[in-house]
Amino acid sequence: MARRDVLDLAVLGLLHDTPLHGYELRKQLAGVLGPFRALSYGTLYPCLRQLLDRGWVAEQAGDPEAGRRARIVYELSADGKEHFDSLVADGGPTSWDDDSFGVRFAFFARTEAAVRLRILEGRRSRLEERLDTIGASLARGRERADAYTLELQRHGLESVQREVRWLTELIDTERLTPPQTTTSSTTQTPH
Amino acid sequence: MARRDVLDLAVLGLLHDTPLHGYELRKQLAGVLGPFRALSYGTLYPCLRQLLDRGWVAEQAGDPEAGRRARIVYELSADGKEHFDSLVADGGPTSWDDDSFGVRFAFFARTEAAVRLRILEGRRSRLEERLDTIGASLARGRERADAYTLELQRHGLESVQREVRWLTELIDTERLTPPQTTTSSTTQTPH
DNA sequence: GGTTCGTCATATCGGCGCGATATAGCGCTT
DNA sequence: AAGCGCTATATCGCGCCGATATGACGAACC
Repeated sequence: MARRDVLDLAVLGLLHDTPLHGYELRKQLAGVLGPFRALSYGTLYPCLRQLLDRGWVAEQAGDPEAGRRARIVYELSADGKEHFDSLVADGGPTSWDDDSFGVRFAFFARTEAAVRLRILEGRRSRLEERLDTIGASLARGRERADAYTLELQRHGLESVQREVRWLTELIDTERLTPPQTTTSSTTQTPH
Repeated sequence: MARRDVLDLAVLGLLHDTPLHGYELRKQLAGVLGPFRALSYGTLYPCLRQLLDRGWVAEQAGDPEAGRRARIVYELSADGKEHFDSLVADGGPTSWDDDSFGVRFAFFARTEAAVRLRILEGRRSRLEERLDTIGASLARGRERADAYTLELQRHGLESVQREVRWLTELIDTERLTPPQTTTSSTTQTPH
């Protein structure tokens, strides 16, 4: 999944709750993308324009709200909702270091149970592949590498193992939980 | 630290051991950068040319080795060694998601003890700052966010905590280990 | 012995992500 | 009344990176 698609995913996901303007979006995006990458206006504004061009968001007719600088507020369109769903469900060949898992996970509350499970399992198998790679590398390099390199690899291996265990717990929970419809919820717009 | 500098760091670090050509470098770089990012020839070859232009590496007069495609073998220059040292020691304002720590760590065996310690401690304080951020975010959003978002943040928090603990162990070990000279290498200006 | 395939090896190009920067109104402090 | 920091949108150039081209070689296959 391309880097840009991850951004689209996050923006459309946030606009699900409530219409937002660019500046506010950036702040909220920090919470969603924060753990994975930074984001600058040089990326966000062109992104918003493209979303607009493709009809995934619409410019909201603004109350100018006196005493404020003009803001451009974007709201999600029906097409946008659809596109969001397809991005979430996209099981394309993502690599182990793909940001997209975290973002998809952040919007799990809006995702169908079956898709949630597929995403979690897909992520786990990718990490398991990576586990093999690191393990092989450790076995190969045991003699050649210095202590620091080995320690780094050992620590990396352990991190991935731990994440696999975390995913397994989540998967088990998902399987046990009775298939409940997606929570209508949508955290109330705090006006 | 800019993304490009990290690549310079890795390349110069690898060339410390032995001269290498581009194709081989890419394979070895996968081991060093592998855990942090991918690398394509579209990045590597321009990088090598720039290293050459700046005099940090030199083109090795090749034994053409009959029956083989011409290879361009690069070797580290004295200036290159110097530049490597300065890159390793660079304590510039790096952010918590900076790749450069991992790469610096991978070359710890060639790094002075004092610099090693500074790097480990710098990394730890950056992660501790991040810890505060996530903690604050968790405290703030406890009511607003859905279960999945909370779980993601909780897991992120735990990962960072675990890494801080790992760093602390390493720091303690470094402190206890008698100050041993770096394995020759790095022709430091004598007293 | 010719065809095909995987590996070795270098190289370029276009798209676009991103850091830096510009602009500017507003409110708060000094 | 000046300065500073926050809100808010926007652009531009540098350079990263995925895709792609090129071609020589060894080995396998029939």
